[in-house]
Amino acid sequence: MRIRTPIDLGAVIRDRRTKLGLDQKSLAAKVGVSRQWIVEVEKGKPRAEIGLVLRTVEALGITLGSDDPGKTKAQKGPPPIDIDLIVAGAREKRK
Amino acid sequence: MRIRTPIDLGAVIRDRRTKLGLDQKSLAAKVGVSRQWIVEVEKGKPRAEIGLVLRTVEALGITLGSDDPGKTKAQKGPPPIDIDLIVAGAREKRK
DNA sequence: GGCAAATGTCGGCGATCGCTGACATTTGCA
DNA sequence: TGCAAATGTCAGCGATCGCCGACATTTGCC
Repeated sequence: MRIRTPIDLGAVIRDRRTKLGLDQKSLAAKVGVSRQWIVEVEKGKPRAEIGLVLRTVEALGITLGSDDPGKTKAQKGPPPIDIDLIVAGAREKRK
Repeated sequence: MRIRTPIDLGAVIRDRRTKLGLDQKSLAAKVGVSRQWIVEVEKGKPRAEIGLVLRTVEALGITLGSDDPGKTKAQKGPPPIDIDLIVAGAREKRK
């Protein structure tokens, strides 16, 4: 799945956790975080620490990959939408 | 590239930024963060906020994907290395 | 060599982190 | 239905966030 936002990430983590038959408590123990943290992240917390997130992803056996456009293949229409515009407003409502 | 740690992530971001001919200042402006933050993240800061990181990745046109093992293809040996062990020690030296 | 841009680093600030511990609420099974 | 596990939520705490502003250091070009 393509990950663009913390919400996407939370969904991926939750999906994988349930598919593995893990409850929040055991995942938290495995990763080394509190259960509350798992709850927040699965809800899409945007200010979670990247390090803990990556540990969680790793603990679930999820492979996270980055594809540079142009490295894998040369696309012709590179930027699909106006990033600057999105970002401009996004800054505030971090919620 | 496969991303496992904040260091990997920093490398991906820096590589892509330079390949695009952007300096830290303009990337920071594009994403809506301070230049110092870019510096830290490119060095692999483990406690950076996931939301800002995803915005940065997006601004650089990097596609971040998650591959569930079993979704793409059925592997036989699921977890390659001992995650618990790694995590155990990692917790402390977050640095 | 010498200048200017780009990059790295510092201290201090308000805001928010993730944690503990406890208490609702929801879910699943007997 | 009723109980227990799983999940969601709250308040309070020390630690750290990301930002600003200024100052080294490095890099690239004349």
